[in-house]
Formats: sequence, C-alpha cells, structure tokens
Amino acid sequence: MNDDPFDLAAAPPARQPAAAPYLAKLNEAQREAVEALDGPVLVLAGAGTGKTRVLTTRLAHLLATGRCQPWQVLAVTFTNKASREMQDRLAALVGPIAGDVRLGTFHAIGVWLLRRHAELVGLKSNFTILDTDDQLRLLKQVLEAHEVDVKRWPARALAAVIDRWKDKGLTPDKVGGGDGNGFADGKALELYRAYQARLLTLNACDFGDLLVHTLTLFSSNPDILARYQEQFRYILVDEYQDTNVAQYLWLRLLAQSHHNICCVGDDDQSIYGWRGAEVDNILRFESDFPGAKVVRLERNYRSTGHILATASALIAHNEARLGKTLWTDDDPGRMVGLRGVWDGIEEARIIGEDIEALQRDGARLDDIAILVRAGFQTRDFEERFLTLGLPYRVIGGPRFYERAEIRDAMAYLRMVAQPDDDLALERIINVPKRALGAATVKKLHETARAAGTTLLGAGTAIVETDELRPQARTALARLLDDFRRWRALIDVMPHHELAETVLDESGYTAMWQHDRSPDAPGRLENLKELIRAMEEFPTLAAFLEHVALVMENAEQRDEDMVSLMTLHSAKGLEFEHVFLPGWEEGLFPHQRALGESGQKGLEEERRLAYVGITRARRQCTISFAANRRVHGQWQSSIPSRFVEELPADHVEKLSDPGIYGSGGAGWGRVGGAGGAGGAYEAPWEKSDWRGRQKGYGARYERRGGLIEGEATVVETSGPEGGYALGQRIFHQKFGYGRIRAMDGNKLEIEFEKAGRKKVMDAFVDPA
DNA sequence: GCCAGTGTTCGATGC
DNA sequence: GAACACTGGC
Repeated sequence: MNDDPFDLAAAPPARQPAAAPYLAKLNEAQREAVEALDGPVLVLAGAGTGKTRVLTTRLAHLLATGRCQPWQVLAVTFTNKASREMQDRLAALVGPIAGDVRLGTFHAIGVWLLRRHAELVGLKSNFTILDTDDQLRLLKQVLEAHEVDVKRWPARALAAVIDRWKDKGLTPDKVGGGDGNGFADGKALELYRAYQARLLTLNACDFGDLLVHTLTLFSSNPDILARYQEQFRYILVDEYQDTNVAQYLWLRLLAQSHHNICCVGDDDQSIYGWRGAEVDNILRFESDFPGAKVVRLERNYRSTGHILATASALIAHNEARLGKTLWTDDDPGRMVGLRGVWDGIEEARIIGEDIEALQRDGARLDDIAILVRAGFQTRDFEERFLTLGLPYRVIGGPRFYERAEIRDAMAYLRMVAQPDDDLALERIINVPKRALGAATVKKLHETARAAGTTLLGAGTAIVETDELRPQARTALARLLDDFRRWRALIDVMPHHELAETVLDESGYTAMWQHDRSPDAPGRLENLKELIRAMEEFPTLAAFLEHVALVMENAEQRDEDMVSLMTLHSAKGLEFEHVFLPGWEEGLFPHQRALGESGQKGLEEERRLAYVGITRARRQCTISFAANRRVHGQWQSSIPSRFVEELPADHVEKLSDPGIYGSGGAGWGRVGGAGGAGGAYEAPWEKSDWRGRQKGYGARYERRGGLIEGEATVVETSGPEGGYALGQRIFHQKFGYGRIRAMDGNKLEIEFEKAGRKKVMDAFVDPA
C-alpha cells in the first residue's frame, strides 16, 4: 500500500511493535481497537471504558510502527478541552513529535484550511470569525433591510434556521423546499442568501461557515481535496455521535481514497441533537464505510455495580441504539439513592446536609458534583451553599470573553487588526459616549451601502462632507484619526502595550474608572487580565484567533470545591459522588425537548439521564421536588417518568416510602397534571412546609393561582385590582405610600419618602 | 442623544 | 428574578 514516493522517502524504518510497553496496559477490546490501524474502524466506547486511553494509544501506535509521519495524521475532536487533553497525553507517550500531528477541533482545522485557501471561497485570508453575538446583530440588520418585523421574527429564530442549514452543509443554492420555510412567510432562504453576501463583504465567517466553506472548497476544487486526501492518510475522530451532517460529509470526502478512518463514540451519549448532531451518523457507520470493523468497549472501569446497572436499565428504554452491555469487576457498592422533597429549596438544603456529612467522613469537595438539567437550577444551590459557607464552583457559567468590557476591548483590537470589521466598529463607535449615536450610525450605513464600502470607508468619506452635525463630524474624524495612529503602531509596539494604549487613548479605561457602579472595579481588573493574557501570544492576530475559537474561562483556582454544572457540560467528567436533582416531568425530560421532537427528543433526554448517572464512581443520588420556582413562578410538578424507569433492585428510597405510592408496581405517579391550584396530594405535604412557606413572602400569593394550603388563591390583580383610591400600600423599593390614581393595573402612588410614582399593582402590597 | 421606567422573555452549549 | 429591548420624557 505504500506506493506513494513521498512516503518511501520520508518513512523511517518500522520499529518493532513487540517492544511497545503501552500496549500492555490495555484490555483485549482496547488493544483490538488500537491495533486495527488500516481501513474503517468504529469504536463503540461506553461510558468509563477507557476511550481516551484508546485514542491516544492508537495515535502513538500509528507513529511508533512507522506507518506514517506525524503530519500525515488528522485527529479531530469537538471541544478545545478534549483536543488539549489528547495533545498532552500523546506528548507524554511519544514526546515532542506529538506537536506535528494535525490535531484540533473541527472548527480549528476548518480555520487552518480556510486561511490557506480563503480566496477560493471568496474570502481574504485574514477573515474575521464572528461569534454568536456578532452573528445576531448582523442578522438583525439583514432582517431590517428586508423589512421583516423583527418582533414577530426575531434574529435568534433566523439564526437557528440558518445554523441548521449549515449543520447539514447546505449553502443557499442547495437548500430545498420545506425546512425552515415557515420563517417570515417563506423569506428565510432569501435572508440566508443576503446574510452570506453580507458576510463575504465583511470578510467574515460565522462558526457554521468554518465547516460549510471547507466543504465547498473541497467539492469545487478536486485538486485541493486530492492534496489533503494524500496528506491525511490516517484520520481519527472523537465523539463521533456528536457529528452533524456537514462534519460527516467533510470526513467522508477526506477519507474517500484511503478509508483509514477511525471513529470513536457512544450512541448512548449523543445529547446534542438540538444543535444539529445526527445520531444516525454513528448508527449508519457500517453501511457508510463498507467492511468497517466494529469494536465494542464494554468493560467499565469507573462505576460500581449498582450505578452501572441503574444506568443500563434506564437506557434500555431507548429504541434507537446500537446496543452495548457494560460490565464491571467492581463491587456492587451502594445503591443509587432516590429522594422526593417538597420544593427546590428543600432539595438544596438536604443535598447541602449530605455534602457536609460526606465532608465529615473525609470526602474531598472536588470529588462531589451536582448535575442539573437547566442552568437556573444552580441558583437554589448557590444560595444555600453561600449561607452554609460551602465552597463551590459553577462550571460553564458566564465566560470571560463574553463579558461586555472584554468584548468592547476586543472590538477595538479587531478594528486595529482588521479595519473592514464593521461589526466591531459599530460596537464601540459610541463606547465611551462620543456623540455618535444611532442617527450617525444609520447615516454611515446608508453611505456604505450606496458606495459599496465598509463603515470605516464610509466614515472616511463622510467626514470630508457636511452631512453630519458639526459635533458628530468632529468626533468621528477624531476616532478615525485614532485608529489610523494605532494601526501604524502594530509593527512598532509589542501588541499588549498597543492594546493598553488603545484602551487608554480611546477613553475606554477612563469610562470604567469614572463609573461608580459596584462592578466597575471588577471590569477594570478583567481588562488588565486581558492584557496579561495577550502577552502569551506572538502577535495580535494570533491572539484574536485564539479568542475567536477558544472562548473559555480562565482556570479556576484549584481549591477544594463542590462542582455545580449542567448535565451537558458534565459529559466526559467523573466524580466520586454525584447528585442529580430536579427529576421532574417538564424539567427533565424538558418540556421543550418533548414538544419539539417527540419520541426522538425523549430518547435524547433519556441519554442525558444516562450520562448523568454514569458520571458517578461510587455514589449517585437522584431527587425530585413537588414544587419548583420557574421564572419566578411557583409550579407544582410530578416525578419524572425516568424515576419510574429506574430498576427497583438497585435503587434505595431515601425519603418516606409513602411518597412513591404503594407496592412494587412502579413508583406511583401521584396526582394528575392538575391545573393551577391543584394541590399535590403527597404524604410529605403534612410536613412543616406551611411554616417555612412564610419565607417565600407575599409574592407567593400575589402571583395568583398557586397552592396555598387547601385553598386556591385567586388572582389579586385585574380590572378590580383589589385596591381602592387612598389606600395605603407598601412597595419593596419605595416604601409606604397612598394610591392617588388608578388606571387598570397601573397605580399612581404618593410615596411617603420617594414622592409620586406610577407603578404596577403587582409590585405593591396592601400595607 | 440620554436616561429611567416599563415590558418581554426565558434551553441545554459549542466552536 | 434578571437580563434585555423598547418607549417616552427630558
């Protein structure tokens, strides 16, 4: 098979694989997956079966056997974290040549290819990569330009339609009828076309384009495709169950000639369908790549018997799966705990107590995680842990590079590096305030569109005329001068100093220094951190690219802390003790997943539950609450259907057995779905919750239609309002006052301290 | 053009 | 409950 002259010249003599100590550490299936180097291979790697070890060992084996040169290997991952980990572990095995392997995320490799061949898809090689925020602003402009009502048809919805098209690898001329055409009376395709045209004029890509453009590049330039097929003789793909159609096509093109493609994944852990991932890719692998070898990794090294049995029994309820049987040599361990509680606040309290108990028994907080379905669920826990003084970290919260001050600073830097970047200019043109408001920006847009130039170009032209008010004209001229001056410094000044200069001279730093809000000092600190981070990069351009692709948080300090995160961000991690709260219908499985994609959505939710349980090494505790506050409203809820699907033999009920109904036949779904006020008839209702309920305050009654003991509270706001002229009331912010006028639910109140104000009746209480 | 007050919406997340 | 977007008044 080595009929390639380059290969003969370059390949070193093959080393003896017998001398490979790394193979000795593998079990039989793992070794099989590592040694099957040629032809298509699918490795079905169940949770905790040593997937990463197999991947890195396989790479090392490829290199050690002299099968190819490091740069002839392409290894693709989904996340930066996974790619970093693979890089590190490979380096540990094979040393510095690990750096020569083309290893990265799909998007990073897409960027690498596009920078080399940008002109073939109509871009310049210094194109900018837009993040979601930029993308939305641009789409909004496109919508407005097409006179679409952005209230009825929000940019977010259009972004979703376009992203799904891009996930499928569809450029505007390939989009067929049907999909997404409900948007804006069938205008979606036209808008997509316009958006792509705008992107090209801006010399910019969104994330989807990084894949779609590469696909176009390959399919319309067979010579280039052939070149990369030749180069990447061995392809390795991690988390194959998460690939979308575009990524699948991309891989298939590259692997077409040599078929040396190895995909590793687990169909039971496919949880990204909502962003275009196709489980079908992995289910179809054997027919896509005929003669494929399939290796199953089924021996689990992570969890105890009870945990594994619980997870397996749950996932067995899914129909669309390839099927694996995980097993372990480990002890059965403790059964999976199951607990019903009154509400989310009690849930947080009890889990807090559990954690303190674990801590007393010598557990490290680093070994404990709480995995929730939706981000808002972390709040009850944070509040509770703050009162307890229990250290915790929220993983996947707001990111460093998404903070407003960082994005502003980045926009200044982008304008310096890439003057065509209209979105960047728009972001900072009036930050800090320099009298260049919406009216001026609108004029700039009109001029730019008429002349077919960028905003900067339009600005340069317009300051020579008297179209702007003198004040705006001077301010704009000054800003343009500044940019010219800063740009001239690029090759003269180290880039982090340049950044500091730009932020100081633009008045941006001063803006925060003069801001008296409590978070201003933190923002200034973040800006300093940004400058520090820049020093690690050779050039401004390298830094900007890093930020575009790797929008992640600075490393958390490594103190001992409980981890709090969503189930999605927990994939790939493991902990000794795992708590899984919020197993309630509507929340988990999530209502929206059921509504939008029915059975398919339900199976994905179940896989998410499976991912959650399999994160636990020794102990897993599931809980559900009868009442939960969602968007500030209390709602009653019933236990998740997944609770009923748990195998009774491996699960231990931690609260009053009566809660679950009687006998062994199921867990007893209590109470009907019940409308507002339908009290949840469960035994724990007899507990002392009524006393505690006072803590929720008057708001609890006011919102109407909620449970209040035996009685249903009637909506207090409405035409009658329940208030009278002259009545004395209390307002959270303004204090006591008397009603002077009423208009529907709007009240005009003379406050004793704050003067006369108009407020909504929902915000006041009778005094 | 700016600010304060009001109305609206609300999914998980990744590059 | 909070983060936003929008409106009306200055």
